[in-house]
Amino acid sequence: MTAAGEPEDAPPRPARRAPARRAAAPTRTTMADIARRLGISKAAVSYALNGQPGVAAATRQQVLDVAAELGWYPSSSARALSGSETGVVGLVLSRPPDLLTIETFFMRFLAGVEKVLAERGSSLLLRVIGEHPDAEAQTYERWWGERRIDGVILVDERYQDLRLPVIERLGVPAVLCGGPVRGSTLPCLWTDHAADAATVAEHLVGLGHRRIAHVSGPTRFVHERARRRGLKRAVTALGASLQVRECEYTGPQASEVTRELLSRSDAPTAIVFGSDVMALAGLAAAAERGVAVPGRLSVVSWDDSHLTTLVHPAVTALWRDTPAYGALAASILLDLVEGRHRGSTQMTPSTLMVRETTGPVTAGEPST
Amino acid sequence: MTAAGEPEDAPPRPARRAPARRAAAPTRTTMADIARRLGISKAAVSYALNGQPGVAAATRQQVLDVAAELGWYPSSSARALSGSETGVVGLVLSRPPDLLTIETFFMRFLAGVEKVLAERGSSLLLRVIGEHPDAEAQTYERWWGERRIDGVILVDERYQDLRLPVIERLGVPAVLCGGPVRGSTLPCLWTDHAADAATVAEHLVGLGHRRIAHVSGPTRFVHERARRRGLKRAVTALGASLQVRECEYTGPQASEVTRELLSRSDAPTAIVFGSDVMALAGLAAAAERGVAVPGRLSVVSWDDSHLTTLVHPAVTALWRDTPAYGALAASILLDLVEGRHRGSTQMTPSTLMVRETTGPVTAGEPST
DNA sequence: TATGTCGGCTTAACGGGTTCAGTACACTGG
DNA sequence: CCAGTGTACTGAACCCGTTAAGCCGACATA
Repeated sequence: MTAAGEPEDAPPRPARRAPARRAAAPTRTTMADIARRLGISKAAVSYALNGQPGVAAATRQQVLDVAAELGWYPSSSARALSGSETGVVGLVLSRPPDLLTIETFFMRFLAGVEKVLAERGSSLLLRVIGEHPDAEAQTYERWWGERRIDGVILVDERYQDLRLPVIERLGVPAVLCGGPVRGSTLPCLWTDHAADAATVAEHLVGLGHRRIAHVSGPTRFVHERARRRGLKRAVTALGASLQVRECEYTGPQASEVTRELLSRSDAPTAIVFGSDVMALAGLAAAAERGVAVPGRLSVVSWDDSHLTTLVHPAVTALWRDTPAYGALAASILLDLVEGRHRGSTQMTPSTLMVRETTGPVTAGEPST
Repeated sequence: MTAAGEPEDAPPRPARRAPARRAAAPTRTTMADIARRLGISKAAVSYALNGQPGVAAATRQQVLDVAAELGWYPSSSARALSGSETGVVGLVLSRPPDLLTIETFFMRFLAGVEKVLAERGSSLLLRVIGEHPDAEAQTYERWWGERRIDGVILVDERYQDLRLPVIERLGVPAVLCGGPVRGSTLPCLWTDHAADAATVAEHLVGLGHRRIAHVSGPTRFVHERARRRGLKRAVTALGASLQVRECEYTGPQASEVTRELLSRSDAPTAIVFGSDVMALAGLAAAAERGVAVPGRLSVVSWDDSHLTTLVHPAVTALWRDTPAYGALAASILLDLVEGRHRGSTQMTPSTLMVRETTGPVTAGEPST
């Protein structure tokens, strides 16, 4: 029977297939509940709850009270469905999984991102995948397609970055930690690696070092190339020489490279490592060979973390406020989502924390 | 300007502002587009896309083709709104932010969680907050209220855990990494800390150590108490003595405690640290005092990570497959969300990785 | 032939917010 | 007294899937 049978105006629906998923699902309160309770319309409730004009102050207060009393929360799905934002920001980390476990950079970065997101009522949707930039782009495409996110934070800028064209094609609000990139309008958050390099070079050359080495991370990352280039220039300008080695961000590789460097006839008297983990591995390699630090070898890490002060001797390192970096990235993104394009932003330069692994050359110059 | 209401009774979410047009929002394709294109109804499209019966194979194929062609993705909001799951799992880390930056445990755990979630098509909603268990519970309540998540993973079990009553009241599917807890029906993922303790005790006593110390993490964490108790029992049973110190999971604190222990007349000949970070700090403290490791002091870490092999000497540590731990937690939770309650599960025991920081007592017994 | 059973597809009603176009009423000013 | 301007609030459409229920034609069975 269709509408013919003159049913009561509001016949209580007879149990429609209980979803039964959720354990003890006590139907959660909706705006309609609040409206019914106060005898007003859903729309009025909506205006009241969102601070929109069009409701009397007294009514608004009643709505807020009842909402609090009933423990109402806005359904994020319903909100998102009506075209507003989702309140979620996406971040994909594509690095070899075991690397993330030793590198604390991202944890610090995330802490900063989180702080801002929490303050501004957003959340982070996180995915950790192996190093497959195309899979990363696909993840963004999917999240965006599913309307799960308002925007994304791009980390680990690469050359010929496959993610950028996808991001631009989709029109996803995004902030790039790196850059700026030619031909892209993405807001960038960039670092002056050359300035940092100069700081390191001045410190080491000032201590008397003339043969310096740089054990860098993989040059598929833009920042590694920028650092290498900057260091080369700065060291050379100061009249010293720089030899460069490249390796992955892992301990064993850094150790091996360090051993190789130390066994050369023109072994460097100072090594600048691309990360704290690499620096520690280098220190261990030096310790194994009985090379005194900083007596015969000075060590600098191009990234600071608690690690560097956890060991003895404590490692001289370039420090930057990584949580603040993440925080800034998040706030640039949220601004963009809200329609305020901030353009490119530069991070404040790093500070060299001089600790116990750098010092003047004391042992016999041409070490055997 | 916010709503002119009471500031105390904070509305559940920040008032939203201008609609904020999306960058270059090219209206994303919906099922209706597919339906229109093929001249069939939305419902038919839905059945086709979801593998439901009721559509001819040919039609289904056409639908799939067009969907692929138009780059259609289901709107997660619309899906969630119609009662199905959200495909999102929540995880709140409430630890002092700077701790997360040095402790890699969570990163490894997350990697495992992520792996399973990705395989099963879910995502992780992450929040990192300071150590406020009540705020953590509030976050869950809010996420659940907003229908953002299908379930949560609870880490860092505490005594008198404030989160459990909230979780049970809300009926949120959850898995507890710890436990089991009396009077709770939550599925647990527990570790036999006593067995691990016995492994460590046997190793150290077997090497001849009789005065052993344990520098543990804060006992507000259930696992720390379990470890301490287990170690006490095992060491005593083997005829040795154990002195215990408690401190936060930070390097400086662990260093200080180590210094204190080493300066006692009955200084231990072996120390078991609660984490790898603490062990490294302890090693640094020993190095500063010129205490040879393992000659005069053996060191064991109750948690293994790349850190322990990054330094020289490499640290003997209890290893467990932390990513697998996270993966298991995630899969138990997803099962629960899908209606399969797995009950309590026990992790496989840890393995003691004997490295360079443990050895027989060689130097003069009653160290000065 | 009348009836029953399917397969294949349509219609429409949700779900829980947002928002536009009104409506009802009060107050102001001419 | 009436137009004019607000303010407070209502109704209903809409966002985009899911799903119960209904309809129609084809084929099988009695």
